[in-house]
Amino acid sequence: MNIGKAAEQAGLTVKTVRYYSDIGMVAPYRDPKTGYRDYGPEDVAKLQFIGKARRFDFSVEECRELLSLYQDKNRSSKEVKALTLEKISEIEKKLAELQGLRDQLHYLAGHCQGNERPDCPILEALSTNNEHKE
Amino acid sequence: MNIGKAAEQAGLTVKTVRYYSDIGMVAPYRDPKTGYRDYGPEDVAKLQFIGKARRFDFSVEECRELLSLYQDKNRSSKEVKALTLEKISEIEKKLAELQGLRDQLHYLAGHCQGNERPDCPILEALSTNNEHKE
DNA sequence: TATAAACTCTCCCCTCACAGGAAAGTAAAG
DNA sequence: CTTTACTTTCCTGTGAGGGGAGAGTTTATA
Repeated sequence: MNIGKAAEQAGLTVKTVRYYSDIGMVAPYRDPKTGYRDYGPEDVAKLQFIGKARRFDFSVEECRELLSLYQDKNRSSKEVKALTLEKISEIEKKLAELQGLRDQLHYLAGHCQGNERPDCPILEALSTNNEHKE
Repeated sequence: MNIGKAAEQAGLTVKTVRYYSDIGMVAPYRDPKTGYRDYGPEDVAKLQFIGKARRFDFSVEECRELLSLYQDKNRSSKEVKALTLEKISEIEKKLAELQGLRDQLHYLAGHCQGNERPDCPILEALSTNNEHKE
């Protein structure tokens, strides 16, 4: 099937699918006459796999790794789990950072009148230089 | 003061400070002979302000906006608060997404033996196509 | 004073994961 | 046969700088 249909079945854009082809992650058969890509069901399955892993916040390179693990019949589940746990801890780190940011901003917003007067504790907090101690 | 010292005082890299100069956000005096940038205390204060706002996850463009509000003596705190509240809701959206991802990955990892055998529920979950309904 | 080290300048390419669009070729529909 | 819809490659752009080359400048040392 052509790239458009393959992309649709995988829930990806044509651009994205072509990109995966360019970087050699899912390289379909090419018609030697026209250069058209021809995706088989296995290719589409790979695209779906990647799409899902991307939605799980795995990078394209990590997807490549997961894909090769997936295709390796002699793989162990250990590596996959390790990669997943690593990804979880990455996400939790990001979560903690964002929560900290939110709390600080929340605090500042709570102390800001939000009126027509120019005094604003948010800007004050941003402008006080109590950070470069060292 | 030269760019190196200014960057150090603001807790930024020289590259970053030069970038802010390039995009016209903090444009210091330039020595016409050498082209060297010369940062005054006010410039450094702006750099610190921006650095802090960046750490609060504001984009460079938002920093530019905050900075102009900060420099506007006739500003009202309303705009600043609005920008902050918007940023908070952005962050909370991101938080919810990440929490969902973490929970799903956590669930999958919890059901994966992580041994030498090839069966792995994580890969199974990634490969089942129960998603493109529609 | 000469030289070496440290700093600064501009310029160009690289990142990540594509998106947008141009120009040209191909396929399907009317 | 023509129009429309699809596909191809190629080029540029994104955000926020990082890395490094080559050249000029300033400061420190011998």
